[in-house]
Amino acid sequence: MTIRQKRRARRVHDTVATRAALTGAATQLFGERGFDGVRVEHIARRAGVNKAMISYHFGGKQGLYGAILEDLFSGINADLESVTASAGAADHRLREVVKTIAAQSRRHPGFPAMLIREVISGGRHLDDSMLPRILSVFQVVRGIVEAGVREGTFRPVDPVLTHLTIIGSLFFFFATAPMRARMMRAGMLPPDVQPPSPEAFVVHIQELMARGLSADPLPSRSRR
Amino acid sequence: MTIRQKRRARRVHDTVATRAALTGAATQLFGERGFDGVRVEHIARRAGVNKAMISYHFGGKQGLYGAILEDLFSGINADLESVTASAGAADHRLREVVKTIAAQSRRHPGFPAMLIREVISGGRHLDDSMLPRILSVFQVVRGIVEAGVREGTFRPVDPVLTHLTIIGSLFFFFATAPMRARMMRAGMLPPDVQPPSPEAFVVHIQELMARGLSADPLPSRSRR
DNA sequence: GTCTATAGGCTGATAGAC
DNA sequence: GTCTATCAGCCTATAGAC
Repeated sequence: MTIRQKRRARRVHDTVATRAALTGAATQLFGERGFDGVRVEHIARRAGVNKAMISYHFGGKQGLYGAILEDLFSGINADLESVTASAGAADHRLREVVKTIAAQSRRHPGFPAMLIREVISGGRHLDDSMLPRILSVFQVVRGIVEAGVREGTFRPVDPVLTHLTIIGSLFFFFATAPMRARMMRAGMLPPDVQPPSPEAFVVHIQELMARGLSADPLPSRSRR
Repeated sequence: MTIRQKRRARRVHDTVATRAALTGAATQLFGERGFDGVRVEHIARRAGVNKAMISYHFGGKQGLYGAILEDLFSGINADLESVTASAGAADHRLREVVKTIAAQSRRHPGFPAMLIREVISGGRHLDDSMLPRILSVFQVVRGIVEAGVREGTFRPVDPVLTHLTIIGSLFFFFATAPMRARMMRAGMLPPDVQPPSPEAFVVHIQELMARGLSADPLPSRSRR
């Protein structure tokens, strides 16, 4: 992981390793503290490289930030392509989307937090050219939801609302892991609550969506 | 709103108005840009008061930030109390929770974004004394979910996962309104997608939860 | 490609007048 | 309570040596 990259970067002059160390360290820090909350010196120290390398390799702090965002969006879109290509039932493909996003989130610590921050700020650090790449994630969900509705397996739900629910809860879950860890550490949690595992949350969202979007009518008892 | 408070603060020396103008402006800005992304001069200008008032009334930028967080948590907890006190069915009370959180989010622009940022950062600006107030929101959801499971109206879901899903999707929705506005402005959205209304999203979450948590078994067709 | 030293630009806070 | 003027501190970027 970071340690290994760090060592490699120190011993030989390896552009790839230096860049990877910087993006890895920066993703975490930007996620935890936001763009303005992070000092370039802090990123460099955690990456085990010199501060000046950020300007050299990425053209500055802002350049590093943008490069990370671009990599992350490329990655998630690439992973989602296989889901789009598959021809299973809508129900099953939606589960795959959830799994894919969760996997990407776990692979890159800080990814969900960075994304949430960026979107919340209205995309302040994003130029219009990046917008289509964000939208394409939605388009994947949209295609699946509309297919499900057309097939009659999903009730007629709004694809936008469905997409926001999935992305929002998934990203929020992964981004708030540090907060839950702190609560645990502070002994604030009631003794009988389980610290949730990523796997359990993924299954939870998958089940919630499969059941919540199902076209099968809800028994009248539960309606108000 | 802000304009009125601004005028009042200018004409007479009104502590309450000045403080309210500052907290209102700061909530929005902190939500949009995060603590470190906001300049005190910016807050003061938007509030229509002098920069020095922040130190005078709140003891500095950090003090203002903390005061806002405290107000917000107090507000949401106060509103949730009536839900806790009510004795309806779990299904119905969960709908009320969703409605209450949404109402609080709309009443205070910037509230969801600020909260998300704070939680994502592991509560960096929060001292341990604030933790119980965050937890108590969870306790409300937990009580309802456990009651529903006990009564047999909910399937045996994890209260923690359920809570994270509700809060995450709700806050994410409200906090990302600026981003959707930008997409709209940039003409990026496909012509047939509807910009979602807060009311519609609230109903969507309520339905999703009612159906997704229902104890009634899902027809075997939809299982994988 | 990497590192050290430094310049230049901002920012949050406040003293003191009103 | 409010405002103006000011200052000390910190941060990013980079020139130039290696």
